[in-house]
Amino acid sequence: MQSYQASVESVFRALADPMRRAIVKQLSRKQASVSTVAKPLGISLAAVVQHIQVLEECGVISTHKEGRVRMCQVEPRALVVAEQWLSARRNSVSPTG
Amino acid sequence: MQSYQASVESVFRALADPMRRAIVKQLSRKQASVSTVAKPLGISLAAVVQHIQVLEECGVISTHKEGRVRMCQVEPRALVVAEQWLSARRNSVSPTG
DNA sequence: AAAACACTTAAGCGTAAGCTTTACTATAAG
DNA sequence: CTTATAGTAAAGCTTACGCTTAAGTGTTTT
Repeated sequence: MQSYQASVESVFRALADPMRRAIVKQLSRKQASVSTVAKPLGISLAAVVQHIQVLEECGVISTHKEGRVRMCQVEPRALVVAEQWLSARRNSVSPTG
Repeated sequence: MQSYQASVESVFRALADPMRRAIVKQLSRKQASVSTVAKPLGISLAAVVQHIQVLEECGVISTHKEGRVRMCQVEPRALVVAEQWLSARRNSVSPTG
């Protein structure tokens, strides 16, 4: 039940992968189990588990077990870390570059 | 003078690398030449050129030549693409996950 | 013209990332 | 108790990535 660190480094790294972005996209609509997340992705369950680990370690999602099922949900606060980095860069660009 | 495409895929991919984020950070403060960008990074000039190519192809920076010098600057619009993706995910997370 | 400068390009190298298969654990259902 | 379900863990494979070195191009400076 510990929370993981959402560093700029780890969050951008995690979201660089299209599968992981697809996972985040799905989970942002509705929390879901690992198997449910896996279905539309077309890769092995083991691969999905690995992606979910990456996303959890950087704090982009959190999970908890209900019996033998692991439920996953997006943690918006980790996304803010990346958003803030981006807006900071964007806002410090002067009109002349 | 063509503009490159800033897809979610290419922008997140580009920003996943710490060197490239450092480059964007520096350029967001002030436009600079390739050599100037290279100085604080501690890697070869050739490596920096490769990073700059990646950043330019995804539209995060633009460049133009002034004589033998290539000047680089951040393109805020490409950053917005990533910001919008993030805020879209964040905003569709319901209170219950 | 010669030298220095600012890249640019190509080749190659080592590591890391994403995936698969296989085997295993824990929970739930029959 | 047996079987099915849901996930976990480990090993190995392939490819992509970031980096270096070396050689080459175009532009200033001397």
